[in-house]
Amino acid sequence: MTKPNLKIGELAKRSRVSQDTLRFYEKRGLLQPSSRSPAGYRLYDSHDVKRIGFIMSAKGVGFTLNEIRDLLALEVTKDEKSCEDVKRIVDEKLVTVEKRINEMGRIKTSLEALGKACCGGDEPATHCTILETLNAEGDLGLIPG
Amino acid sequence: MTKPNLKIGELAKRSRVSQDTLRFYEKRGLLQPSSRSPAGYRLYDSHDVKRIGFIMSAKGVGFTLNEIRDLLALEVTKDEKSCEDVKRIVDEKLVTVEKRINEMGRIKTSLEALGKACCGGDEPATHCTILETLNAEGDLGLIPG
DNA sequence: ATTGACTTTAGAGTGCACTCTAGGGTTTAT
DNA sequence: ATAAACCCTAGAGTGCACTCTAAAGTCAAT
Repeated sequence: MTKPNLKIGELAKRSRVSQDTLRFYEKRGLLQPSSRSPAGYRLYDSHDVKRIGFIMSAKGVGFTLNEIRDLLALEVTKDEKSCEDVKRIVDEKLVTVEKRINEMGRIKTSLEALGKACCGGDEPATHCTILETLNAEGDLGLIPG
Repeated sequence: MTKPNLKIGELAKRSRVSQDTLRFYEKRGLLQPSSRSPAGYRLYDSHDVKRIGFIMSAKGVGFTLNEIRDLLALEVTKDEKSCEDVKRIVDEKLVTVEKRINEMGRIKTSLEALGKACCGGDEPATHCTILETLNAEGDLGLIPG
């Protein structure tokens, strides 16, 4: 976007991502440096910095690199019917994100219950298992029988 | 807990986990069959079934097998000072779970914003990128520069 | 008795996401 | 001019979580 003045080491420091990882993301199609120096050094700009921010954030919530690449690829086409594609993929991702949020909420509740059951009371806990508190929450999609 | 009457194939069907995976979890210390038949067949009981339920659930929210093994190991010791250990580990996990929930909430908001910005208006979107909507949300822990 | 569906083991192979190594070129400071 | 600090590539190695293969034993039914 602005001046492509960051060499890979500088970008690595700013984004807290190793140089190896940056080159690896490039191979996987997630992050192309905006240009190269005469000597062949990768040169990055502020747009690239943002891109890494997105990658880290998406990785943090469980998207794979392939998924992230697809998500990022949504930006290139403009004005056409690409918006429908974007919307479809976004909606799909929304569903998985919502599912994960719900599941994590359940785990969170269970962990809290376990913490309380464990040491909250005056008496020592005789049944201090995460299995019991967690499975008390409904049964996780197992086939009964 | 009850009768150990499930062979590995039956357990695999009930829990929707492959036999290979069950044996793999056994190797990693996550799931020991409660007994073996005279011929050496693994025999599982209802307790083992619950254990798999926990494993799947924990995996689903991003715990590694090692973490899950540690979580499950918390159940064996009872009545001692083990409750303190349990509480400590549980609290640690709670922090990571809460972090993930927050991060996912941010991603969710961004995805929703992207969906709306894309196709909601009458005019075709000229800037239909997830980067723009996501990065509008505060800057992801990057070192400025 | 033999077929077929089950089970066992050890070990190899897969896909993901890095991480490291080797061998070389470039840039900057002294 | 040369050393230190940076960059390049290709390719090997790592850890995780499976997944598959091969060779063999077991069990139920015909």
